[in-house]
Amino acid sequence: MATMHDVARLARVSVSTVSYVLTGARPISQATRDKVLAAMATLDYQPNAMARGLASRRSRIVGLLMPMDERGLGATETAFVTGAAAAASAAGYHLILSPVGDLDDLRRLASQRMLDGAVLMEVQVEDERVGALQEAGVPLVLIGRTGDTTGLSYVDIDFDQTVREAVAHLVDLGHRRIVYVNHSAAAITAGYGPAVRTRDAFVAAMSGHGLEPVMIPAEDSAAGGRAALTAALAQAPDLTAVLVMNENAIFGILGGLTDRGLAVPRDVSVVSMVTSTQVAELATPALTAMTSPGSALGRIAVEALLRHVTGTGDDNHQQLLPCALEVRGSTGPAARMVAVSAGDRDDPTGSGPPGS
Amino acid sequence: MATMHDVARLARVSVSTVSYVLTGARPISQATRDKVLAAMATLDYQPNAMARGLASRRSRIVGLLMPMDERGLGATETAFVTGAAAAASAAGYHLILSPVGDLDDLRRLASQRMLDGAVLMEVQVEDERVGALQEAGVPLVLIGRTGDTTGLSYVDIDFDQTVREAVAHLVDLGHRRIVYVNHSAAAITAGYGPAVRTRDAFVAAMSGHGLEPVMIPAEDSAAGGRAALTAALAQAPDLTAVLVMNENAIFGILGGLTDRGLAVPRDVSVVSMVTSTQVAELATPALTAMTSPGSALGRIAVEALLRHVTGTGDDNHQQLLPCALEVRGSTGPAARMVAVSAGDRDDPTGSGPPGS
DNA sequence: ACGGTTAGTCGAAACGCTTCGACAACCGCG
DNA sequence: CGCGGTTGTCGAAGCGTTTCGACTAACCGT
Repeated sequence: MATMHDVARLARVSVSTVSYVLTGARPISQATRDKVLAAMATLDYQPNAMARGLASRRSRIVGLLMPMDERGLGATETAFVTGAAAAASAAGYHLILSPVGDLDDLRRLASQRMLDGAVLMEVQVEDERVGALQEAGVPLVLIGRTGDTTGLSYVDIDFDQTVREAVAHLVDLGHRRIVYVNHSAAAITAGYGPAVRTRDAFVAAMSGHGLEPVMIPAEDSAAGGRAALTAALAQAPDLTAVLVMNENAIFGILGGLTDRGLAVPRDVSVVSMVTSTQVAELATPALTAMTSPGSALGRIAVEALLRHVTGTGDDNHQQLLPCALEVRGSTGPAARMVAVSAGDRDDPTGSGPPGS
Repeated sequence: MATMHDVARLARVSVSTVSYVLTGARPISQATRDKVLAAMATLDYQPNAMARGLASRRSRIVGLLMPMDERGLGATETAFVTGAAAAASAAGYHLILSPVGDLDDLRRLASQRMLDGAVLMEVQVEDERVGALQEAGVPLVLIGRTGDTTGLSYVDIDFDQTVREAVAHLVDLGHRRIVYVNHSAAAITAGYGPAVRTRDAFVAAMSGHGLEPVMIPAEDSAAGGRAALTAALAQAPDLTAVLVMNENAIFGILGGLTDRGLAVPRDVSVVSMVTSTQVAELATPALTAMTSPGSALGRIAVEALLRHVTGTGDDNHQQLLPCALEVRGSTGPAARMVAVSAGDRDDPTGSGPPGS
């Protein structure tokens, strides 16, 4: 546990000089710098994070605030985390993942000056955490968006573009009767961003193709997926494709299809939205999916945050990233419908290649 | 940003008195305490974590070191985390989840005195992180076990007990030909604890019932599961039950069974080991599973760690927790075999209730 | 040769807390 | 009544950095 003092003595310079070598806050001659670095090396010196934090009023810690419910982190969320961690580490910052459920806990973290800034995951449309942190004067970047984003920095998935691509993929395959299985009705009325935005995007995309948009909400569980499938078949018996925005429900949907003797993708094509490769390949057949740019999202969020913190650059970073279409085994040409609406392949457009 | 000084002045006491009120390190009269608390309240005082850490040489931060691979955190691992976070928060500590992949990064965290202690997840049999942290003098508790656990504190799943219960459940249902699908061969030869321990436990449990243990390794993917099923059927065509220790492979196995026209649980029963409720219910039918005591594991680990850190109590906490059997739809009486070995139900024992 | 920069270094004062030694006031006990 | 022992409080000395002002020595253009 060598201190700066020890280094200074060994290098025969003053403590402040050692500090300047470390921080680069003032110019230091090459000769001195070398002496100091050598001393550090021989003493195996590591700066004390607490002392540094106290003196500089900067903890060099940024928090990634994730509500951890019992459901666990999907591979998607994990990708946020790894991306964020890599970006922080590269900048010499520590990333602490705080599973704050408790708002007070969060407030404590913030006002104890332990966090230089924070990235918020799973942002709700009305998110009290945003206010709490702003009040505490903690720089903030969101992954996701609140309802009113004025003055806020965020990175989010470009749901509009993503849904458009997914629909285009199905339409290209000849599907006309496409059902969208969303999150729960409760989530939608609560204004949960991804649910609302994809709904709107779906309606827009389908309308753009001259098709009728059918949306079914589903609870986040296999059972919810089964129920949704039943509802979907009731509402659109002639459906040939399902677009699913619900990683849990999708397994129920697949199970339900099998039970009904409907094969994927022969009878029904399935596309999963905002899904990780890992999950997509769990299913049989592997799911055609829109893969979320998870780690990029995390990285970009932290980079933007650090720019806030250090005062470098824009205080207002707002960016959307699309998911990439990855075609696997769960989508194929529309078949069931051929008998019903043979010869109506009249829309060969709309299959723009994935942006980036 | 009121400081202790401000509080002291407002309460007309000395700074040290305020500190004692906060830490309880020395007795303070009720009258004084009240004055101080009142002052804190009116000033909305929050102690500065850095200053406190510097002066006391204790950061009040413990790390939960989790290797975050691209696979993401299962619900099981997430339960560790939430359990640990709750325990830490209850003790007034912060839990920082560090996705350290990098050993150097870990070493840095440790020697910068930023961590009072650490809980290691996903411990390998030979885990260099253990040595690195011990060297840095950071108190340590493992979730999982290294090969040599002398002098180490750990909490782990009681694989022996868990496998015994799972096997007993199947045997009770009349199954005689049970195949165990483990992690990959590579994981086993690498000595990955859960893989090795469950293998041994399985052999012991089957032998105890006078049955032949058949084990098949499987890659951690749906495809790996399919391959394993093929191998299993080749090696034991008359199998009536599969015990699976591989959350990813199990979906492949289920798919493979369906493809072969084998129904679960009519033809083949399936038990998933060390699985979370969430995942178990994703499958159709929902999986009978040994549910891991995830959040308890996390909680106990942190509690033990904090005892190390504060010097209270045993420096050497070693504890095993069993998984609980949760019967769902994927297991049923042995049927296929009835024709082959009718009337050999000779072992009605071994179905002890979960030890909890 | 001269004031004015600038590069390089130092000493000392923070930063906001904990903790130690000291001390006064009070306790019960012989 | 005097004694050791608590109890409650205070002041001051750190904890290991950063950062500011000051100082020296070289360097600039003139």
